[in-house]
Amino acid sequence: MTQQNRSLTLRDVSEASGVSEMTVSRVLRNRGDVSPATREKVLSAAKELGYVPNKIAGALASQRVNLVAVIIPSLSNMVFPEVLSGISQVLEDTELQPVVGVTDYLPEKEEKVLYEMLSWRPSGVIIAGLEHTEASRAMLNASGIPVVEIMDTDGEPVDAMVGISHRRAGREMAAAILKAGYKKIAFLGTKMPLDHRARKRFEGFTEVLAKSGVEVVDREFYSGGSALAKGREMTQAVLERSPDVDFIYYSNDMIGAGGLLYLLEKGIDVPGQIGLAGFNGVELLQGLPRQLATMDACRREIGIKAAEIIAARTEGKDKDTTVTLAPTISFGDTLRDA
Amino acid sequence: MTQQNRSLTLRDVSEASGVSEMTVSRVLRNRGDVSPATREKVLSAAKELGYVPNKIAGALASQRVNLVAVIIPSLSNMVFPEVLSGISQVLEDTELQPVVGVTDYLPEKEEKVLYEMLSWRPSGVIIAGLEHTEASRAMLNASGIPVVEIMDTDGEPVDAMVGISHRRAGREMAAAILKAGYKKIAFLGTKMPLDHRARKRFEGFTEVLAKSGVEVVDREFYSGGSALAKGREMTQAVLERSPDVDFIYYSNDMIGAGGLLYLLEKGIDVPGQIGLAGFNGVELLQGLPRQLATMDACRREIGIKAAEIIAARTEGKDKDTTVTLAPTISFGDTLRDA
DNA sequence: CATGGGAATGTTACCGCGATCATAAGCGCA
DNA sequence: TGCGCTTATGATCGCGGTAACATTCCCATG
Repeated sequence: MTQQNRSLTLRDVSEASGVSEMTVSRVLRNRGDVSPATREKVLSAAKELGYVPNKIAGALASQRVNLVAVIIPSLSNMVFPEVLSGISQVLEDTELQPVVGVTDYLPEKEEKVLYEMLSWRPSGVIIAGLEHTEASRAMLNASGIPVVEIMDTDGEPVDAMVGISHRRAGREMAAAILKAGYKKIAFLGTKMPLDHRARKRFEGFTEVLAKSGVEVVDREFYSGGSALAKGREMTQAVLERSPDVDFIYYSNDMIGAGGLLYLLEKGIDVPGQIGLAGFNGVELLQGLPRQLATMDACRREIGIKAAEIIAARTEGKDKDTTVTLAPTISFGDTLRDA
Repeated sequence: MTQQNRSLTLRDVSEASGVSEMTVSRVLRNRGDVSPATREKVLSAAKELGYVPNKIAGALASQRVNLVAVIIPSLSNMVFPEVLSGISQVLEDTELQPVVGVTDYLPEKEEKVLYEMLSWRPSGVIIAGLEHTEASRAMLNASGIPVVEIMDTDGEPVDAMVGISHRRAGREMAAAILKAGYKKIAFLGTKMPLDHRARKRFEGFTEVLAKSGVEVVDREFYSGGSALAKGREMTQAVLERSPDVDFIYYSNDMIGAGGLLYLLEKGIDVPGQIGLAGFNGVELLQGLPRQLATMDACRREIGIKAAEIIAARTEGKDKDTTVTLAPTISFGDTLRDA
């Protein structure tokens, strides 16, 4: 309770309760046989002193660290917090604890963050994406701990992977759009050469269009700023440049929502004159005047599966090494369901 | 590079480079005098092996942990990620590293998370809010490390605090609304008895209204679900129940945005017939058809100041112990600027 | 009544690193 | 040539715990 400089150790509790440090350690960890009487003594002494065990020392001695490194590009769009929430939910039933590192979509920063996290010798790593620097890959390999790469399954994992195929997501959306009869299709996205998943969606998208002899008639990319506002601006720009566009595919729901709001204001018939689709299935969409067509990225599910793999592996059990989730398209009100 | 079971130690690098462990340690930490030749040898050996230092051991030996515990209620609204980003920005120029724990607005979980984090013996704690369980307070006190309580300054901090006065924020908004001539005011918020900051804003708000003999004519609370959709629903409900309402104060921007969209759809004159205001100043607002009146909560700034205090204290310098930021009201298009 | 065996507790030896002090090597200068 | 001083490197110890083994004590059993 009182302010102390030298932080408390097992020895303090041991002295206060009249038993050996080892016994205190056993009580505090609920391990081994301790008589109820001693347990009681120790617990009350520990509480009295306000003792908080030192995990640093514990981890070093036991060679076990109950941490799981979670490395993601960003916290500021809704997608990763949701993945995190899935992870936390699963890990809460275990001894494990997630620790988050953010890379800002920069490979070098990812490398740095990974290095930093591995130096704490975590029990596992969950990391977004399949694209990493060579050094990062080497570290992951050398770490000797379970590694789950998440979000994306278009590529070769270091160890395990859980996600959806973004290429396929792009293809399916393209197919749905074509099937609905749209022909003049524009694409609006982020100016992020390093967002491999957005890139793969775009690739899958154009691939299917190409097969039908359709080409994206216009495209525009943004970076920074309010995604909602950017969606609005970019949509306006595209319409001015290419007035005959009849469909806009947005690389995420937020800019899609911006575009939708803009078109509705302009009194444009959606999805009659122009159809729209986004990507992610964010909750926010539910509050819009009209439901934006989108594709659920299974974010929570990905977090859950990834955490389950880590948890199982940590307990020695083997668990499937690749989980491919199937995103489902939701037509909403902005894409004619042919 | 190759998969190893026993993880590498200083000794491995020491053997590979033919110098003592101590010298390797010095090289890897850039500490003390080491000849360029040795340094080179050691670095290449370390790289070759793919050695990653063990911070657990390092921390134990040096009694220094470069971690700052950041304890926040939630990641899923835009407010805390923004605070985090301020913190990261500042800490990036130091040796310190933030580690985040999430409490879900539950005091017991906060206590658990705090205990867990303190057991890693971090160099400082940044924790949201001034309300904590007695045990949490005791732990913070006993920890002997700098503690900054953030977001709120209406109360007594354990150590330092950085934030805004939510009570005052509520008062100022009330004053602005009254000044603009609105009389029939409704309040829409979250059903969160544990969100003390929302509560304080509401208290300040009603306090000022009361002084002018005005009472909140209707109120409604939600929990869970899409905030945007809830704002929409609640607004509709209130209007049906109290058709003569001329102003709605929302406890956050997201539900405010939902309300705004709803009213615009209904063709209601905003801010003529009904005025609106939210709270937080989230970026999202910029993409709305009309600018919602709001109040900036200085989130990024709070993160920055808090991190600066921790950084200064860690270096032994003393830094101000209380920083009260002044939120500024932004009238937008939904509150007549009297 | 001696004995084996389990329950409760203690002792010892690290875990991997860094602080500290000791030592060795190089060098200028009288 | 030898002295003292700096620079480079090594040896030792301990951080605060835990694993593994050792010890004590007690009781049921033949």
